[in-house]
Amino acid sequence: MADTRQTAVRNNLLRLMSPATFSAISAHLEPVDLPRGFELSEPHEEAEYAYFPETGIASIVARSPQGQHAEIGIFGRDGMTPAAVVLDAGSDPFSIFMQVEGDGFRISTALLKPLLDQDGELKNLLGRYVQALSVQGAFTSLSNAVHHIDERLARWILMCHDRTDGDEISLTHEFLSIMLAVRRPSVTTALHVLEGRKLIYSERGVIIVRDRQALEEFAADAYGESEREYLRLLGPYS
Amino acid sequence: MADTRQTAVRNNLLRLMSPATFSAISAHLEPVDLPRGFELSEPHEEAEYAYFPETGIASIVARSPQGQHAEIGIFGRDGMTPAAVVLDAGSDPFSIFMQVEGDGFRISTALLKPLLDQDGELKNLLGRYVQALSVQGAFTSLSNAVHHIDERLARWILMCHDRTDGDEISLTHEFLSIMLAVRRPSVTTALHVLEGRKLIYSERGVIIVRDRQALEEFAADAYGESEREYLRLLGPYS
DNA sequence: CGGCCTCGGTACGGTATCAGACAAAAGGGT
DNA sequence: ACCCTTTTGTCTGATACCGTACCGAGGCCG
Repeated sequence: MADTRQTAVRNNLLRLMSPATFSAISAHLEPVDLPRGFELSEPHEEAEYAYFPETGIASIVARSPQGQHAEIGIFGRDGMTPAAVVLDAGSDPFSIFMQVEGDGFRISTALLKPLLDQDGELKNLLGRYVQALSVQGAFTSLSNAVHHIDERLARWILMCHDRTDGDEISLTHEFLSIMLAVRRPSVTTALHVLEGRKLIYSERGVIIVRDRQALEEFAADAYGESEREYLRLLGPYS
Repeated sequence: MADTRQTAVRNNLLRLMSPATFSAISAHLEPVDLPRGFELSEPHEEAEYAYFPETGIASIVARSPQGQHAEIGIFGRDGMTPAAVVLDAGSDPFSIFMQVEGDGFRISTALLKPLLDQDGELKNLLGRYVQALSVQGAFTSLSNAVHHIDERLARWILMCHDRTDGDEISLTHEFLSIMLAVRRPSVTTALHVLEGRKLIYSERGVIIVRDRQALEEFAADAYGESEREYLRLLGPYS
Protein backbone atom coordinates (compact mmCIF):
# COMPACT_ATOMS: atom_id res chain seq x y z
CA MET A 1 0.00 0.00 0.00
CA ALA A 2 2.32 2.68 -1.17
CA ASP A 3 -0.40 5.32 -0.93
CA THR A 4 -1.60 4.65 2.60
CA ARG A 5 -1.47 7.90 4.49
CA GLN A 6 -0.40 7.69 8.08
CA THR A 7 -3.15 9.96 9.35
CA ALA A 8 -5.72 7.63 7.81
CA VAL A 9 -4.62 4.45 9.55
CA ARG A 10 -6.21 3.42 12.80
CA ASN A 11 -3.57 1.12 14.18
CA ASN A 12 -2.00 2.99 17.03
CA LEU A 13 1.52 1.67 16.50
CA LEU A 14 1.52 2.66 12.85
CA ARG A 15 0.24 6.09 13.85
CA LEU A 16 3.00 6.56 16.39
CA MET A 17 5.83 5.82 13.99
CA SER A 18 7.90 8.72 12.82
CA PRO A 19 6.87 9.89 9.32
CA ALA A 20 10.18 8.63 7.93
CA THR A 21 9.75 5.21 9.48
CA PHE A 22 6.16 5.04 8.41
CA SER A 23 6.94 5.80 4.82
CA ALA A 24 9.67 3.17 4.82
CA ILE A 25 7.24 0.62 6.20
CA SER A 26 4.11 1.60 4.33
CA ALA A 27 5.67 0.70 1.01
CA HIS A 28 5.51 -2.92 2.18
CA LEU A 29 2.22 -2.92 4.02
CA GLU A 30 -0.52 -4.96 2.44
CA PRO A 31 -4.11 -4.58 3.56
CA VAL A 32 -5.63 -7.87 4.71
CA ASP A 33 -8.99 -9.14 5.81
CA LEU A 34 -8.91 -10.79 9.18
CA PRO A 35 -11.89 -13.13 9.43
CA ARG A 36 -12.84 -14.80 12.67
CA GLY A 37 -10.54 -17.67 13.50
CA PHE A 38 -7.79 -16.45 11.19
CA GLU A 39 -4.40 -17.60 12.56
CA LEU A 40 -1.97 -14.74 12.84
CA SER A 41 0.72 -16.98 14.23
CA GLU A 42 1.04 -20.60 15.24
CA PRO A 43 2.92 -21.94 18.25
CA HIS A 44 6.61 -22.61 17.72
CA GLU A 45 6.49 -21.52 14.13
CA GLU A 46 8.29 -18.56 12.72
CA ALA A 47 5.64 -16.17 11.47
CA GLU A 48 5.85 -15.19 7.83
CA TYR A 49 4.03 -11.91 8.36
CA ALA A 50 3.68 -9.32 11.05
CA TYR A 51 0.12 -8.02 11.44
CA PHE A 52 -1.12 -4.60 12.47
CA PRO A 53 -4.90 -4.78 12.96
CA GLU A 54 -7.06 -1.80 12.12
CA THR A 55 -10.26 -3.34 13.42
CA GLY A 56 -11.19 -6.58 15.10
CA ILE A 57 -9.68 -8.35 18.07
CA ALA A 58 -7.03 -11.03 18.30
CA SER A 59 -6.38 -13.43 21.15
CA ILE A 60 -3.11 -14.82 22.38
CA VAL A 61 -3.61 -18.25 23.89
CA ALA A 62 -1.18 -20.49 25.72
CA ARG A 63 -1.67 -24.23 25.66
CA SER A 64 -0.24 -26.75 28.10
CA PRO A 65 1.22 -30.09 26.99
CA GLN A 66 -1.98 -31.83 28.02
CA GLY A 67 -4.12 -29.42 26.07
CA GLN A 68 -5.34 -27.07 28.75
CA HIS A 69 -5.51 -23.55 27.47
CA ALA A 70 -6.01 -20.00 28.62
CA GLU A 71 -5.92 -16.62 27.02
CA ILE A 72 -3.00 -14.53 28.12
CA GLY A 73 -3.66 -11.38 26.16
CA ILE A 74 -5.68 -9.64 23.52
CA PHE A 75 -5.01 -6.85 21.12
CA GLY A 76 -6.63 -4.99 18.29
CA ARG A 77 -5.71 -1.66 16.77
CA ASP A 78 -3.61 -1.02 19.85
CA GLY A 79 -1.06 -3.66 18.93
CA MET A 80 0.67 -5.98 16.55
CA THR A 81 2.03 -9.46 16.33
CA PRO A 82 4.37 -11.25 16.65
CA ALA A 83 6.18 -9.82 19.64
CA ALA A 84 8.90 -12.36 18.91
CA VAL A 85 10.13 -10.38 15.93
CA VAL A 86 10.79 -7.38 18.15
CA LEU A 87 12.70 -9.52 20.62
CA ASP A 88 14.83 -11.47 18.18
CA ALA A 89 13.12 -14.63 19.31
CA GLY A 90 11.93 -16.07 16.00
CA SER A 91 8.79 -17.67 17.32
CA ASP A 92 6.74 -17.92 20.43
CA PRO A 93 4.81 -20.80 21.95
CA PHE A 94 1.35 -19.26 21.57
CA SER A 95 -1.62 -19.46 19.27
CA ILE A 96 -2.64 -16.05 18.03
CA PHE A 97 -5.88 -15.79 16.11
CA MET A 98 -8.74 -13.44 15.34
CA GLN A 99 -11.53 -13.64 17.80
CA VAL A 100 -13.64 -10.79 16.44
CA GLU A 101 -13.27 -10.31 12.71
CA GLY A 102 -11.70 -7.21 11.30
CA ASP A 103 -9.03 -6.03 8.94
CA GLY A 104 -5.54 -4.63 9.06
CA PHE A 105 -2.15 -4.58 7.42
CA ARG A 106 0.57 -7.11 7.17
CA ILE A 107 4.22 -6.93 6.32
CA SER A 108 6.63 -9.75 5.71
CA THR A 109 8.77 -10.38 8.79
CA ALA A 110 11.75 -10.74 6.47
CA LEU A 111 11.28 -7.10 5.55
CA LEU A 112 10.38 -5.85 8.98
CA LYS A 113 13.39 -7.33 10.73
CA PRO A 114 16.06 -5.31 8.92
CA LEU A 115 13.98 -2.19 9.41
CA LEU A 116 13.96 -2.88 13.13
CA ASP A 117 17.69 -3.44 13.22
CA GLN A 118 18.51 -0.18 11.56
CA ASP A 119 15.84 1.98 13.15
CA GLY A 120 16.33 2.21 16.90
CA GLU A 121 13.35 4.47 17.34
CA LEU A 122 11.07 1.90 15.74
CA LYS A 123 12.54 -0.84 17.86
CA ASN A 124 11.90 1.22 20.97
CA LEU A 125 8.32 1.95 19.95
CA LEU A 126 7.55 -1.70 19.41
CA GLY A 127 9.54 -2.52 22.55
CA ARG A 128 7.21 -0.34 24.57
CA TYR A 129 4.30 -2.18 23.04
CA VAL A 130 5.83 -5.51 24.02
CA GLN A 131 6.10 -4.22 27.55
CA ALA A 132 2.46 -3.14 27.52
CA LEU A 133 1.46 -6.55 26.24
CA SER A 134 3.46 -8.40 28.82
CA VAL A 135 2.04 -6.23 31.60
CA GLN A 136 -1.40 -7.11 30.30
CA GLY A 137 -0.43 -10.76 30.55
CA ALA A 138 0.81 -10.28 34.09
CA PHE A 139 -2.47 -8.79 35.23
CA THR A 140 -4.36 -11.53 33.47
CA SER A 141 -2.32 -13.91 35.56
CA LEU A 142 -3.17 -12.05 38.74
CA SER A 143 -6.81 -12.00 37.77
CA ASN A 144 -6.83 -15.71 37.04
CA ALA A 145 -5.42 -16.29 40.49
CA VAL A 146 -7.54 -14.07 42.66
CA HIS A 147 -10.70 -12.82 40.98
CA HIS A 148 -14.09 -14.42 40.62
CA ILE A 149 -15.45 -15.45 37.27
CA ASP A 150 -17.93 -12.61 36.95
CA GLU A 151 -15.24 -10.01 37.61
CA ARG A 152 -12.91 -11.62 35.15
CA LEU A 153 -15.69 -11.71 32.61
CA ALA A 154 -16.38 -8.03 33.19
CA ARG A 155 -12.70 -7.26 32.73
CA TRP A 156 -12.64 -9.20 29.55
CA ILE A 157 -15.70 -7.50 28.12
CA LEU A 158 -14.18 -4.13 28.96
CA MET A 159 -10.94 -5.02 27.21
CA CYS A 160 -12.88 -6.00 24.10
CA HIS A 161 -15.02 -2.91 24.31
CA ASP A 162 -11.87 -0.78 24.36
CA ARG A 163 -10.90 -2.28 21.04
CA THR A 164 -14.17 -2.13 19.12
CA ASP A 165 -16.15 0.75 17.70
CA GLY A 166 -19.69 0.10 18.87
CA ASP A 167 -21.08 -1.50 21.98
CA GLU A 168 -21.60 -4.91 20.40
CA ILE A 169 -19.20 -7.77 20.77
CA SER A 170 -20.12 -10.94 18.98
CA LEU A 171 -19.02 -14.19 20.49
CA THR A 172 -20.43 -17.35 21.99
CA HIS A 173 -20.34 -18.59 25.56
CA GLU A 174 -18.30 -21.53 24.42
CA PHE A 175 -15.65 -19.21 23.08
CA LEU A 176 -15.66 -17.09 26.20
CA SER A 177 -15.21 -20.15 28.36
CA ILE A 178 -12.01 -20.95 26.53
CA MET A 179 -10.73 -17.41 26.92
CA LEU A 180 -11.39 -17.37 30.63
CA ALA A 181 -10.40 -21.00 31.13
CA VAL A 182 -13.66 -21.92 32.84
CA ARG A 183 -16.62 -24.20 32.11
CA ARG A 184 -19.08 -23.01 29.53
CA PRO A 185 -22.07 -23.01 31.91
CA SER A 186 -20.07 -20.81 34.29
CA VAL A 187 -19.96 -18.20 31.56
CA THR A 188 -23.72 -18.41 31.16
CA THR A 189 -24.35 -17.73 34.82
CA ALA A 190 -21.72 -15.01 35.03
CA LEU A 191 -23.35 -13.28 32.06
CA HIS A 192 -26.67 -13.51 33.85
CA VAL A 193 -25.14 -11.74 36.82
CA LEU A 194 -23.92 -8.87 34.64
CA GLU A 195 -27.23 -8.75 32.84
CA GLY A 196 -29.16 -8.77 36.10
CA ARG A 197 -27.19 -5.72 37.18
CA LYS A 198 -28.08 -4.05 33.87
CA LEU A 199 -24.44 -3.75 32.85
CA ILE A 200 -24.86 -5.58 29.56
CA TYR A 201 -27.41 -7.13 27.27
CA SER A 202 -26.71 -10.69 26.32
CA GLU A 203 -28.24 -12.30 23.27
CA ARG A 204 -27.44 -15.31 21.21
CA GLY A 205 -23.93 -14.81 19.91
CA VAL A 206 -23.60 -11.22 20.99
CA ILE A 207 -22.89 -9.19 24.09
CA ILE A 208 -23.90 -5.54 24.18
CA VAL A 209 -22.36 -3.15 26.65
CA ARG A 210 -25.12 -1.20 28.29
CA ASP A 211 -23.45 0.75 31.06
CA ARG A 212 -19.75 1.00 30.55
CA GLN A 213 -19.02 2.91 33.71
CA ALA A 214 -20.94 0.60 35.97
CA LEU A 215 -19.19 -2.30 34.31
CA GLU A 216 -15.86 -0.78 35.23
CA GLU A 217 -17.04 -0.36 38.78
CA PHE A 218 -18.12 -3.96 38.87
CA ALA A 219 -14.79 -5.18 37.52
CA ALA A 220 -13.14 -2.82 40.00
CA ASP A 221 -10.00 -4.53 41.13
CA ALA A 222 -9.62 -6.57 37.97
CA TYR A 223 -9.58 -3.81 35.37
CA GLY A 224 -7.37 -0.82 34.79
CA GLU A 225 -3.77 -1.41 35.69
CA SER A 226 -2.63 -2.69 32.34
CA GLU A 227 -4.64 -0.02 30.56
CA ARG A 228 -2.87 2.68 32.57
CA GLU A 229 0.45 1.17 31.61
CA TYR A 230 -0.44 1.21 27.92
CA LEU A 231 -1.52 4.82 28.21
CA ARG A 232 1.75 5.77 29.84
CA LEU A 233 3.84 4.00 27.21
CA LEU A 234 1.91 4.60 24.04
CA GLY A 235 -0.92 7.01 24.68
CA PRO A 236 -4.63 6.52 23.99
CA TYR A 237 -5.66 4.39 21.08
CA SER A 238 -9.22 5.18 20.31
CA MET B 1 34.82 -4.74 38.70
CA ALA B 2 37.31 -4.25 35.98
CA ASP B 3 38.98 -7.61 36.66
CA THR B 4 35.94 -9.84 36.53
CA ARG B 5 36.60 -12.54 33.99
CA GLN B 6 33.67 -13.61 31.88
CA THR B 7 34.35 -17.31 32.29
CA ALA B 8 34.16 -16.89 36.06
CA VAL B 9 30.71 -15.32 36.22
CA ARG B 10 27.69 -17.50 36.71
CA ASN B 11 24.96 -15.24 35.39
CA ASN B 12 23.92 -16.75 32.11
CA LEU B 13 23.23 -13.48 30.35
CA LEU B 14 26.64 -12.09 31.21
CA ARG B 15 28.19 -15.32 30.01
CA LEU B 16 26.39 -15.13 26.70
CA MET B 17 27.55 -11.63 25.85
CA SER B 18 30.20 -11.27 23.22
CA PRO B 19 33.66 -10.74 24.73
CA ALA B 20 33.69 -7.18 23.42
CA THR B 21 30.33 -6.39 24.95
CA PHE B 22 31.25 -8.05 28.18
CA SER B 23 34.41 -6.08 28.57
CA ALA B 24 32.53 -2.86 27.89
CA ILE B 25 29.99 -3.76 30.53
CA SER B 26 32.22 -5.35 33.10
CA ALA B 27 34.07 -2.10 33.69
CA HIS B 28 30.86 -0.83 35.26
CA LEU B 29 29.66 -3.94 37.04
CA GLU B 30 29.72 -3.77 40.81
CA PRO B 31 29.33 -6.91 42.90
CA VAL B 32 26.44 -6.69 45.34
CA ASP B 33 24.99 -8.75 48.12
CA LEU B 34 21.36 -9.56 47.64
CA PRO B 35 19.84 -10.35 51.03
CA ARG B 36 16.37 -11.75 51.38
CA GLY B 37 13.74 -9.11 50.83
CA PHE B 38 16.08 -6.77 48.97
CA GLU B 39 14.10 -4.65 46.51
CA LEU B 40 15.58 -4.80 43.03
CA SER B 41 12.90 -2.54 41.64
CA GLU B 42 9.76 -0.89 42.91
CA PRO B 43 6.49 -0.51 41.05
CA HIS B 44 6.22 2.53 38.80
CA GLU B 45 9.67 3.75 39.70
CA GLU B 46 12.54 4.03 37.31
CA ALA B 47 15.20 1.65 38.56
CA GLU B 48 18.58 3.16 39.30
CA TYR B 49 20.43 -0.09 38.74
CA ALA B 50 20.10 -3.16 36.61
CA TYR B 51 20.86 -6.38 38.46
CA PHE B 52 22.38 -9.61 37.19
CA PRO B 53 22.14 -12.23 39.96
CA GLU B 54 24.85 -14.83 40.37
CA THR B 55 23.07 -16.75 43.10
CA GLY B 56 19.75 -16.45 44.87
CA ILE B 57 16.25 -16.06 43.51
CA ALA B 58 14.16 -12.99 42.82
CA SER B 59 10.39 -12.74 42.49
CA ILE B 60 8.34 -10.50 40.27
CA VAL B 61 5.02 -9.73 41.88
CA ALA B 62 2.01 -7.88 40.50
CA ARG B 63 -0.35 -6.13 42.86
CA SER B 64 -3.92 -5.08 42.15
CA PRO B 65 -5.35 -1.72 43.21
CA GLN B 66 -7.05 -3.37 46.16
CA GLY B 67 -3.87 -5.06 47.28
CA GLN B 68 -4.30 -8.57 45.93
CA HIS B 69 -1.02 -9.94 44.70
CA ALA B 70 0.44 -12.82 42.78
CA GLU B 71 3.84 -13.78 41.56
CA ILE B 72 4.19 -13.60 37.83
CA GLY B 73 7.76 -14.73 37.41
CA ILE B 74 11.02 -15.60 39.05
CA PHE B 75 14.62 -15.45 37.99
CA GLY B 76 18.07 -16.04 39.34
CA ARG B 77 21.33 -16.47 37.49
CA ASP B 78 19.26 -17.08 34.36
CA GLY B 79 18.09 -13.49 34.17
CA MET B 80 18.27 -9.83 34.99
CA THR B 81 16.10 -6.94 35.89
CA PRO B 82 14.56 -4.60 34.93
CA ALA B 83 13.09 -5.77 31.67
CA ALA B 84 11.82 -2.23 31.21
CA VAL B 85 15.30 -0.95 30.38
CA VAL B 86 15.50 -3.35 27.44
CA LEU B 87 12.13 -2.23 26.17
CA ASP B 88 12.58 1.51 26.53
CA ALA B 89 9.78 1.54 29.05
CA GLY B 90 11.44 3.30 31.97
CA SER B 91 9.60 1.45 34.69
CA ASP B 92 7.20 -1.38 35.17
CA PRO B 93 4.29 -1.84 37.56
CA PHE B 94 5.81 -4.73 39.53
CA SER B 95 7.61 -5.34 42.77
CA ILE B 96 10.83 -7.23 42.23
CA PHE B 97 12.65 -8.47 45.30
CA MET B 98 14.95 -11.21 46.53
CA GLN B 99 13.13 -14.22 47.81
CA VAL B 100 16.15 -16.43 48.42
CA GLU B 101 19.28 -14.49 49.34
CA GLY B 102 22.25 -14.45 47.05
CA ASP B 103 24.64 -12.12 45.32
CA GLY B 104 25.23 -10.68 41.90
CA PHE B 105 26.28 -7.66 39.92
CA ARG B 106 24.66 -4.37 39.29
CA ILE B 107 25.20 -1.63 36.74
CA SER B 108 23.66 1.79 36.64
CA THR B 109 20.78 1.91 34.17
CA ALA B 110 22.12 5.26 33.00
CA LEU B 111 25.23 3.44 31.79
CA LEU B 112 23.47 0.36 30.49
CA LYS B 113 20.99 2.23 28.32
CA PRO B 114 23.51 3.80 25.92
CA LEU B 115 25.30 0.47 25.66
CA LEU B 116 22.02 -1.12 24.61
CA ASP B 117 21.35 1.57 22.04
CA GLN B 118 24.67 1.19 20.34
CA ASP B 119 25.04 -2.58 20.62
CA GLY B 120 22.33 -4.36 18.68
CA GLU B 121 23.66 -7.77 19.59
CA LEU B 122 23.35 -6.99 23.28
CA LYS B 123 19.86 -5.65 22.79
CA ASN B 124 18.89 -8.83 20.99
CA LEU B 125 20.36 -11.02 23.71
CA LEU B 126 18.44 -9.24 26.43
CA GLY B 127 15.41 -9.14 24.15
CA ARG B 128 15.46 -12.91 23.97
CA TYR B 129 15.60 -12.98 27.74
CA VAL B 130 12.60 -10.67 27.95
CA GLN B 131 10.74 -13.07 25.70
CA ALA B 132 11.70 -16.01 27.91
CA LEU B 133 10.51 -14.11 30.96
CA SER B 134 7.24 -13.14 29.41
CA VAL B 135 6.64 -16.71 28.27
CA GLN B 136 7.26 -17.79 31.85
CA GLY B 137 4.65 -15.28 32.94
CA ALA B 138 2.21 -16.58 30.38
CA PHE B 139 2.50 -20.14 31.63
CA THR B 140 2.17 -18.94 35.19
CA SER B 141 -1.08 -17.39 34.08
CA LEU B 142 -2.22 -20.64 32.51
CA SER B 143 -1.24 -22.52 35.62
CA ASN B 144 -3.11 -20.11 37.87
CA ALA B 145 -6.17 -20.68 35.77
CA VAL B 146 -6.25 -24.43 35.36
CA HIS B 147 -3.97 -26.31 37.73
CA HIS B 148 -4.50 -27.45 41.28
CA ILE B 149 -2.55 -26.01 44.15
CA ASP B 150 -0.29 -29.01 44.67
CA GLU B 151 0.71 -29.03 41.01
CA ARG B 152 1.39 -25.32 41.05
CA LEU B 153 3.44 -25.76 44.19
CA ALA B 154 5.43 -28.53 42.55
CA ARG B 155 6.05 -26.31 39.54
CA TRP B 156 7.18 -23.55 41.76
CA ILE B 157 9.59 -25.72 43.73
CA LEU B 158 11.03 -27.01 40.48
CA MET B 159 11.57 -23.51 39.17
CA CYS B 160 13.41 -22.60 42.36
CA HIS B 161 15.40 -25.79 42.26
CA ASP B 162 16.54 -24.95 38.74
CA ARG B 163 18.02 -21.74 40.10
CA THR B 164 19.78 -22.95 43.24
CA ASP B 165 22.85 -25.08 43.76
CA GLY B 166 21.77 -27.62 46.34
CA ASP B 167 18.47 -29.30 47.03
CA GLU B 168 17.48 -26.96 49.84
CA ILE B 169 15.18 -24.00 49.39
CA SER B 170 14.53 -21.94 52.46
CA LEU B 171 11.19 -20.22 52.74
CA THR B 172 8.12 -20.18 54.89
CA HIS B 173 4.60 -21.32 54.08
CA GLU B 174 3.44 -17.78 54.55
CA PHE B 175 5.78 -16.62 51.84
CA LEU B 176 4.79 -19.42 49.51
CA SER B 177 1.14 -18.60 49.96
CA ILE B 178 1.80 -15.10 48.68
CA MET B 179 3.72 -16.41 45.68
CA LEU B 180 0.97 -18.80 44.71
CA ALA B 181 -1.83 -16.44 45.68
CA VAL B 182 -3.53 -18.97 47.95
CA ARG B 183 -4.26 -19.30 51.69
CA ARG B 184 -1.37 -20.18 53.92
CA PRO B 185 -2.99 -23.39 55.23
CA SER B 186 -3.49 -24.52 51.63
CA VAL B 187 0.28 -24.44 51.24
CA THR B 188 0.68 -26.57 54.33
CA THR B 189 -1.61 -29.27 53.03
CA ALA B 190 -0.16 -29.14 49.52
CA LEU B 191 3.31 -29.60 50.98
CA HIS B 192 2.01 -32.60 52.92
CA VAL B 193 0.83 -34.11 49.68
CA LEU B 194 4.26 -33.75 48.08
CA GLU B 195 5.90 -35.03 51.23
CA GLY B 196 3.56 -38.00 51.42
CA ARG B 197 4.60 -38.95 47.92
CA LYS B 198 8.22 -38.69 49.01
CA LEU B 199 8.99 -35.96 46.50
CA ILE B 200 10.31 -33.50 49.06
CA TYR B 201 11.19 -33.13 52.72
CA SER B 202 9.58 -30.21 54.43
CA GLU B 203 10.93 -28.75 57.65
CA ARG B 204 10.46 -25.51 59.47
CA GLY B 205 11.53 -22.81 57.07
CA VAL B 206 13.03 -25.10 54.48
CA ILE B 207 11.98 -27.37 51.64
CA ILE B 208 14.34 -30.08 50.43
CA VAL B 209 13.94 -31.66 47.03
CA ARG B 210 14.15 -35.40 47.46
CA ASP B 211 13.20 -36.84 44.09
CA ARG B 212 13.51 -34.30 41.35
CA GLN B 213 12.32 -36.53 38.57
CA ALA B 214 9.23 -37.70 40.36
CA LEU B 215 8.49 -34.09 41.22
CA GLU B 216 8.57 -33.24 37.53
CA GLU B 217 6.23 -36.10 36.83
CA PHE B 218 3.89 -34.88 39.51
CA ALA B 219 3.92 -31.32 38.17
CA ALA B 220 3.45 -32.85 34.71
CA ASP B 221 1.28 -30.49 32.80
CA ALA B 222 2.34 -27.44 34.80
CA TYR B 223 6.09 -27.58 34.33
CA GLY B 224 8.33 -27.47 31.32
CA GLU B 225 7.03 -25.28 28.55
CA SER B 226 8.67 -22.09 29.66
CA GLU B 227 11.89 -23.92 30.47
CA ARG B 228 11.99 -25.31 26.94
CA GLU B 229 11.53 -21.83 25.58
CA TYR B 230 14.41 -20.49 27.66
CA LEU B 231 16.60 -23.32 26.47
CA ARG B 232 15.79 -22.57 22.87
CA LEU B 233 16.49 -18.88 23.22
CA LEU B 234 19.41 -18.78 25.59
CA GLY B 235 20.68 -22.28 26.24
CA PRO B 236 21.11 -24.07 29.56
CA TYR B 237 21.98 -22.03 32.59
CA SER B 238 23.31 -24.36 35.18
C1' DC C 1 14.91 -22.01 82.59
C1' DG C 2 10.86 -19.19 81.18
C1' DG C 3 8.90 -16.17 77.97
C1' DC C 4 8.00 -14.78 73.49
C1' DC C 5 7.53 -14.66 68.73
C1' DT C 6 7.46 -17.00 64.47
C1' DC C 7 6.00 -20.72 62.04
C1' DG C 8 3.33 -24.73 61.08
C1' DG C 9 -0.71 -27.94 61.68
C1' DT C 10 -5.60 -28.54 62.03
C1' DA C 11 -10.55 -27.83 62.26
C1' DC C 12 -15.20 -26.01 60.78
C1' DG C 13 -18.50 -24.13 57.93
C1' DG C 14 -19.24 -21.92 53.63
C1' DT C 15 -19.10 -21.32 48.60
C1' DA C 16 -17.33 -20.79 44.00
C1' DT C 17 -16.57 -23.64 40.63
C1' DC C 18 -16.29 -28.10 38.49
C1' DA C 19 -17.85 -32.41 35.75
C1' DG C 20 -21.28 -34.17 33.20
C1' DA C 21 -25.70 -34.54 31.33
C1' DC C 22 -29.86 -32.94 29.29
C1' DA C 23 -33.25 -30.03 27.28
C1' DA C 24 -34.96 -25.81 25.26
C1' DA C 25 -34.39 -22.25 22.00
C1' DA C 26 -32.60 -20.00 17.84
C1' DG C 27 -30.99 -20.09 13.26
C1' DG C 28 -29.65 -22.04 8.60
C1' DG C 29 -30.07 -24.90 4.75
C1' DT C 30 -32.72 -27.57 1.49
C1' DA D 1 -42.05 -25.77 6.07
C1' DC D 2 -38.98 -28.92 7.97
C1' DC D 3 -34.81 -30.99 9.99
C1' DC D 4 -30.25 -30.34 11.92
C1' DT D 5 -26.80 -27.82 14.14
C1' DT D 6 -25.37 -24.43 17.10
C1' DT D 7 -26.02 -22.02 21.08
C1' DT D 8 -27.85 -21.30 25.52
C1' DG D 9 -30.19 -22.45 29.98
C1' DT D 10 -30.56 -25.54 33.90
C1' DC D 11 -29.93 -29.44 37.16
C1' DT D 12 -27.46 -32.64 40.42
C1' DG D 13 -23.76 -34.01 42.98
C1' DA D 14 -19.01 -33.53 43.99
C1' DT D 15 -14.83 -31.01 45.49
C1' DA D 16 -11.19 -27.75 45.83
C1' DC D 17 -10.43 -23.96 48.06
C1' DC D 18 -11.63 -20.15 51.07
C1' DG D 19 -12.05 -17.26 55.65
C1' DT D 20 -11.26 -17.58 60.15
C1' DA D 21 -9.82 -19.18 64.24
C1' DC D 22 -7.06 -21.62 67.38
C1' DC D 23 -3.36 -24.29 69.16
C1' DG D 24 1.07 -26.66 69.27
C1' DA D 25 5.99 -26.66 68.23
C1' DG D 26 10.43 -24.68 67.23
C1' DG D 27 13.74 -21.42 67.85
C1' DC D 28 15.76 -17.28 70.15
C1' DC D 29 16.78 -14.30 74.07
C1' DG D 30 17.06 -12.77 78.58
